[in-house]
Amino acid sequence: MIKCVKCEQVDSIMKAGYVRGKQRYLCKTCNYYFTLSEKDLSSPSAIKRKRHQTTIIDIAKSLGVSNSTVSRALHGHADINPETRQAVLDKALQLDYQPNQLAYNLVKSKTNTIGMIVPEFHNPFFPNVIIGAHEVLTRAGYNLTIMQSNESYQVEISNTKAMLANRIDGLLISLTQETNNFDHLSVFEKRGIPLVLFNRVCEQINVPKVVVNDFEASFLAVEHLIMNGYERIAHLGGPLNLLVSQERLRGYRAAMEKHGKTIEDHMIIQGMLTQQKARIYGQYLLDLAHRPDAIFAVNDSAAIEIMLMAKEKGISIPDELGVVGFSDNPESAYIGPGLTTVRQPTHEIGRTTADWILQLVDDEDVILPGKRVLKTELIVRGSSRRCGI
Amino acid sequence: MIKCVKCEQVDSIMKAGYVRGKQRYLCKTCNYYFTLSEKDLSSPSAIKRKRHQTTIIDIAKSLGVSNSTVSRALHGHADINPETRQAVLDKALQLDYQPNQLAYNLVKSKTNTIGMIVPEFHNPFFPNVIIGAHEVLTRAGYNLTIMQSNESYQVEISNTKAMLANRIDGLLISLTQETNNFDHLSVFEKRGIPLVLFNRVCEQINVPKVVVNDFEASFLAVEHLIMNGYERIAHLGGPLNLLVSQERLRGYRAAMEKHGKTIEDHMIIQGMLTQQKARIYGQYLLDLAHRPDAIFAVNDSAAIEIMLMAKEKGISIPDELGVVGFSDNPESAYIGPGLTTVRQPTHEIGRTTADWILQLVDDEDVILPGKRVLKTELIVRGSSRRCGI
DNA sequence: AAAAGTATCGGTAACGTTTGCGAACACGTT
DNA sequence: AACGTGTTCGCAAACGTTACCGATACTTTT
Repeated sequence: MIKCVKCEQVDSIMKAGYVRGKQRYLCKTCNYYFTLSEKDLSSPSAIKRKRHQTTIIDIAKSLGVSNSTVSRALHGHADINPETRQAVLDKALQLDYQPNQLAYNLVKSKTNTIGMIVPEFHNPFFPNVIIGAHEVLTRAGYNLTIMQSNESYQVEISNTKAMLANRIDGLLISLTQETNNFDHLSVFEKRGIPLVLFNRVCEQINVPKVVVNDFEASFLAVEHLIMNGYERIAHLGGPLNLLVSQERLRGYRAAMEKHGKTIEDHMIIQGMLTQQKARIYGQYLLDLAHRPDAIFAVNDSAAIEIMLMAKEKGISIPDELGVVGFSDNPESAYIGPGLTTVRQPTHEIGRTTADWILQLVDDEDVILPGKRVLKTELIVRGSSRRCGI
Repeated sequence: MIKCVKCEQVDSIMKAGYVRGKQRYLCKTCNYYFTLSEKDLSSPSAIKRKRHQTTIIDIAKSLGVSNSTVSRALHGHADINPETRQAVLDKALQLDYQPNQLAYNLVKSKTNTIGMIVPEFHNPFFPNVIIGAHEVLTRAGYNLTIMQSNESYQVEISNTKAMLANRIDGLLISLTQETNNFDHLSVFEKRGIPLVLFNRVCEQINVPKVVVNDFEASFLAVEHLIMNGYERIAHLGGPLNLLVSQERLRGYRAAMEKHGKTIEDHMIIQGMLTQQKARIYGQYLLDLAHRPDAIFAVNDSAAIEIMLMAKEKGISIPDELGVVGFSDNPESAYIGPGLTTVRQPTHEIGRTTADWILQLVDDEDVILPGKRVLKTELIVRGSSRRCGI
């Protein structure tokens, strides 16, 4: 390689034109221009041999036809003599031709790729949604590129930028809990790139959305607790800027009000339910002078955390404390007693979302945005079934 | 009527056959054949308006500089007047310029994307590996494209083809249980595209591999059972064409032999452990005339299935039956009694694999292939701890 | 005064495909 | 012959970027 004559650096050297017929270099680190004398060069061995991929042009040349003919033959277009087509196909096989999707993408302005941005990977929820979406997209011949925003608005923005730069054909996105501004999504509208929101949706932007019946699910869950004789039901909810959290809170309130239960504000806690937070909130609730006799948590990990704490404190479940979670994580079925929870149709969410984006991508006609509401299912287990009632 | 596109004559036009279903005309004066394009006929209104994305050229034009200058300015290259650079940056913002990664990819033959192919999504294992890999790759400025082979050799092949066509910079892959031929992987070597195998690796191909100490883990797991007084230990293993399965079987055998336990062949079952299969095998084992007093299963789902069946049959765990699983799924901690299992460092597997591919991608120098063996941890819970011993 | 260095910019060939339009024939029919 | 019709193929222009190879006009050093 070429070393800077001053700082001996190798990496930061760039060519900087010619001066009187001699190559001139610039070292970016010490900002020094220099040219090399004859003796400095002259090491012809270490030329980086770039691997050549066989292209359409190679096939064309070796067959003595034009590359347009090759292209059409490979794609089964009309206007090609069957013999020629066969010859091209044979030669392609022989030369181990692999089409360059990049060039294709560039000329067609299409990538056959759908992007997906999810806020986190720790709960099984999003991986399961991915399974469903992946299934549909793969069957339709689309690739799926997944990015993770890590619950950060900034990361979400940079993710959407990357998706845009990569010219994905459509985007599936579930927002972070921080996302309150939606300009980075409007860009997709402006560009005519289809967009489907799922799970973590918002009202401020007019695109297709796929959600579950959060309000109804919460309502039924809380009503179920009430039917089992619980009176003082606490709610451990998600961040209130998420629509899902609002809906679930609404459901909680509605059920409580319908059955004439008093809602005590200090028994409603909203926030990001990390494991640590769940423990803190649980501690608070269970140590309350007049503690709740049931807790409706907005995800299963939090609910399970509560159950574990209750056990530590010697509070019996479900007799002294009823617990209901949300999502039906695998562990919820196996903990003792089993955790009553709201099962979400994760695979179906993925499939529905993917189906929708495919319609938008394929059809040029604008399909009216709307909202698909999928049904959840209340899975009743031991944690909320009072034997004495 | 119809004008010749060359000489603008009207009278001397005559029809001259059809080309691809379109009327062909001949101008007799200038002896020129031509057809009419869509835009010549038909109203100019109904033209499908293709959205124009602002490009580097737009910026260059509106600033009166060359596009190479714009390119350099945008990339913070040297050799640009600060004022010019600022002007370019401003204009880019004003015109809402978004770089076209596709064109970049084409000219650089690089996509800044790492591909990952996993056999399944149903166990939390691979999603967790993805989390780790995703973290490392994102930090390094790479995208991650995920495909799923669905345990099918054919799908795996088509996946690798798609990855190749999309010119990913590197591939992370965990093989399907069907994969016995590795030609589709050799292609990557030939192309000089880095490849790292993880978890489901093979010996037939000489590339970096990331695995866990399967042999040792199995050995310790079985030894743990023996130490707890179990004598007749059955093994529920994976498909034997997977190296992991072989290794785990080896570990099982070694531990049994070391402690002088007789290995009964009919107590070793190898195969794909779907839930259904696990039930069938479990049924068989538990109904055996002289049934095993412990079972070492190669994944947690199967182990848990066994535990459930034992409960149904009234076989007490761990007194009458010890159970050990593999992977430490979330539910394993919560089932009663807790399932003793081998925890795999899933995130670390992902991180290690990603780190390795990044090295291979960035450095031109060939790094010798090798094998990284990560440590597992035996998590002892109630399912294998005999109180009476 | 010649030579060398500095600072900024432009022209243009790639990268590998697709595709619209027309050329070049080869027929059959008046 | 002249004309109508069909078949098969080639040319060349995109697609948007990058980077090599310069040019030009100063300033500084030898």
